[in-house]
Amino acid sequence: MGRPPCCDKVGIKKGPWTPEEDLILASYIKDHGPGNWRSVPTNTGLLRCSKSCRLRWTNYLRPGIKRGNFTELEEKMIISLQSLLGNKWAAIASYLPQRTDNDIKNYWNTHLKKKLKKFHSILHPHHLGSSSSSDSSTSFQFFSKDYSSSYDRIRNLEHHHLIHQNSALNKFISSHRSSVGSNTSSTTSTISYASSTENISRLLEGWMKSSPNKLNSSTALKLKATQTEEKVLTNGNNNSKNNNHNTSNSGNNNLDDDKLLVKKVEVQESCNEDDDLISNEADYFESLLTFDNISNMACWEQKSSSDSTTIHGSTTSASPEEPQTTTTTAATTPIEDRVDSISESDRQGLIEDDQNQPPFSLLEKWLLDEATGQVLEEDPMEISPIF
DNA sequence: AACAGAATCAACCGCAGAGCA
DNA sequence: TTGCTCTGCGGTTGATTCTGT
Repeated sequence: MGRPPCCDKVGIKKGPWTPEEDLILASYIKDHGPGNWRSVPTNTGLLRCSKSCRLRWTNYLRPGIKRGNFTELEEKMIISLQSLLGNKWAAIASYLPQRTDNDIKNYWNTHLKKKLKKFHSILHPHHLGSSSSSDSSTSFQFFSKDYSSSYDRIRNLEHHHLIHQNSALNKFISSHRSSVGSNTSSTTSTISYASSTENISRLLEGWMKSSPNKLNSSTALKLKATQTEEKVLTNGNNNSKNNNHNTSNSGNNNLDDDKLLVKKVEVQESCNEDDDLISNEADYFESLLTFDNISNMACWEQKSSSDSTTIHGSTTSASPEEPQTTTTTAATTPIEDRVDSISESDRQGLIEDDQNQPPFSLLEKWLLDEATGQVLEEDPMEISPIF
């Protein structure tokens, strides 16, 4: 026998929510705040289970939710964060405050996986036969494989990379959460009821603005799930404070980054001939995403495969779980140990070694771009006043 | 216009973990 | 320490909408 359903009451309604139900739920939460979902159906008279109420609030009625029309920046973020965190949709959603985990998950499954898969098929046409037998995770495996390959490199160079990432990401988060005043009236492609839920959501925004505590309890639940990831980032920042030689060498790090970027351009140029075959198709994707670095990876992959060399002696699995595993490994290792374990000479060696590595991954590039303010300037996200 | 297949996305299900007595 | 309750998360489903023929 299986586990009894959470909503074993007779008469529990399922299926789409009606505007009336939304109003009841929204007005109740307006008065009582989100939480204590178990009591919501009882107190409201809604013939819905507590989970359904919570889901409806979290994904649709909660003020500040932006629906549809994912921007290029958001796509980049989702792809990058998915590579870094795996299918931790709640964690990913915490970096996109206007998006729900469900929305991101759906967007990934319906759009981004296909895009990556198509892009993979363009970059690796010889893999089409083998990939045909695999499932929809192929695209991710391709991406995660490349990412995992570069991840060891990131770990070894994180005394300047991770710190850079942390500061950039934290800056991004803080800048967006402190953003005030932008209207969240996003244009929704979905008419009919979607717009009515948006209206309900907007109705609640005024209340939410005047009830920061209630809002915080709502968002805190969301952010709580990502404390682990953020702690990793925070540790990196703390580490940068605790290791003066790292932060004080920021100039050197910049030089290192410059070297790497120069190398990246060199590799890219060296691959231009090979890129000709795919450039037209790649242009299409570049209109959606900045995939030049992935293309570079492909070039590097060809290059490295001919050399039959292994990155830092590491072989990485292409399983979807792998990025999480490697991430966890890096995250659970005390960052002091990791940084201190890199001597100055080793670091120089790593930097030299890095010049034989593939160029920056998408995430690295994004973070570097963001660090220079390019991303925010080119596509500032609309953030609800509540954040 | 009608149909079929594909795409989308809201909602459900079941598991895991936190919190509490 | 244990067992229970509640909440959150991620995978999946299925109804609806879209697109091509």
